[in-house]
Amino acid sequence: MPELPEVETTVRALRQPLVGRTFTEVRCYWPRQIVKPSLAELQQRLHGQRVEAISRRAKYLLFHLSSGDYLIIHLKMTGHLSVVGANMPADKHVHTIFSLANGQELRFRDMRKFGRVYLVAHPDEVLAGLGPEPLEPAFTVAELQKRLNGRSRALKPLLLDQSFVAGIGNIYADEALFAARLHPERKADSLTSQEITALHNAIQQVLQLGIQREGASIQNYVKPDGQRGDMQNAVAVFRRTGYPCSVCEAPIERIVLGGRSTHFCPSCQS
DNA sequence: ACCGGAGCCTGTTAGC
DNA sequence: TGCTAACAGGCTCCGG
Repeated sequence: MPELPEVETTVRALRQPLVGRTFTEVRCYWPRQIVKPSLAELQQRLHGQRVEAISRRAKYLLFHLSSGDYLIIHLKMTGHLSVVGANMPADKHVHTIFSLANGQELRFRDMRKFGRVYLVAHPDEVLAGLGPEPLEPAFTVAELQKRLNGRSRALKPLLLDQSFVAGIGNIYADEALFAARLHPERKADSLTSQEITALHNAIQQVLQLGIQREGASIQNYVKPDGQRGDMQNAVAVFRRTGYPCSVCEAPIERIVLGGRSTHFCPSCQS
């Protein structure tokens, strides 16, 4: 389940093999993976375009093209991007293959088929409505406070809301709330200013740790080269139901909140 | 504003 | 042992 750190790790790994390369053909075996434009138009517009840069916004990858267009990809649950020689065999979960002029291919593999591809002239066509980037300077304590103010929702579903803050998924939401010592069911507008500062710090801290450790390989995620990340060895609560809390040794609990499994320490978090 | 549920998917796991 | 059912969670959409 790639979240911000996993997508950031993917972006960083793809720059070396892709920036400066030129797309040629596109083959797609699961056309619903392409949201817009049509597959035929995407093939035509992408052909001959050089990758000028690769960046990330929330959980989206943005390939900046020489035409000014953007190829945008969301990995959703099980999406995986790799760059390999065209002669390497591809398994049945590789749904879209972007050929490069140097004989290599960018391959989009996605077991669950939730991942999506866009080719647009303006990123806002896809990214409008996203909340702030949690690691950007604009995401200050004051900004978080402003966004929490007047919200009656529980913290956990709010952190997963991409319009509230962008890039956090189930793993880092649970980890951030543990690091901030806040119960996932706490109402957003009930936080003291100290708790807001703690939450702000915790969000940045767990995301930065996730990036440092190159993502959490808990279910399906691996880096573009197939290697596992290391964040799964640093999680405090996620999928650790019943294990002792690293701080107080109380067993970690699991509840369902907003339809999502939620892990927390009943003793440390309030 | 907020919540719950359905839907999109398929490999893995739990349970009979 | 072998089958079925539930589960996993990225997101969107719909109804209440």
